[in-house]
Amino acid sequence: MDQLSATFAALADPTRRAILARLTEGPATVKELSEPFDISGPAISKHLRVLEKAGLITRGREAQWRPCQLDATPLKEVAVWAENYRRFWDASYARLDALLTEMKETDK
Amino acid sequence: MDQLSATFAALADPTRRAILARLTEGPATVKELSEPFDISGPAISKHLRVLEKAGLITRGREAQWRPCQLDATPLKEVAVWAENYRRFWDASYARLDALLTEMKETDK
DNA sequence: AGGTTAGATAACCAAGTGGTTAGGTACGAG
DNA sequence: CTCGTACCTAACCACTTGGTTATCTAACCT
Repeated sequence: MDQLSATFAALADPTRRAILARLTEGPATVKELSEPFDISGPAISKHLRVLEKAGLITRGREAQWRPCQLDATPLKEVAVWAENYRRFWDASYARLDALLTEMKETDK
Repeated sequence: MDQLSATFAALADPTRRAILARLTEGPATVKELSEPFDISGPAISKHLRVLEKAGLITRGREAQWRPCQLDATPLKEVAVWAENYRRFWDASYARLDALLTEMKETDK
């Protein structure tokens, strides 16, 4: 699986997106991350492994804790990818796009 | 499944992203869309249904053809979502963010 | 009417996902 | 040393996914 696919797949789960949102407030332990959810520890562990494989989090070791930290680098790729479609949802960008195309035509 | 999750799930497959890329050049029939890929017609049909349920394409009817058209609206949501994490990958944005936080502090 | 083409549906299969419970490891505290 | 806490792995389950082949409908063209 390529990087971008792994990132999108990781983001497709609301629990994982909520974990990322929580991590924007700073590092957290697995226990802290699992608190808002009504699911078992192993389930959280699996989500964290998916996020780690996608490069969205990094994990350290401090005694018996495994603190998780956000790594937003793959999200930049997501933003860049989505931006390529901006002209298809943004009307003003579409007009600019048409203008540039027209200018290129008259150049020839 | 919520809208954003459906969109991310749809984008997690490279074949589906390639289909979207093709549709940026204009509408296409199912046959045309399937040409670049080495998979069966029904497989493409399934991909198109996923894209349709995610609201990323719309489909018309013209005689025996079912032309597909891009609808990038859900991609705007993706871009907006990702932008919320910009400060975690963009160093200059992070500095601006820190500055604003500092100003807010001194305000109190 | 008969044949061809575009496309969808159905049934199936292997692999993956999101969850569980049970049990194991590593560390700190008493 | 023993106990509790934090976390992981393993095994299992139901469901989904991405693919297949076979079969069907709908429209066009002789």
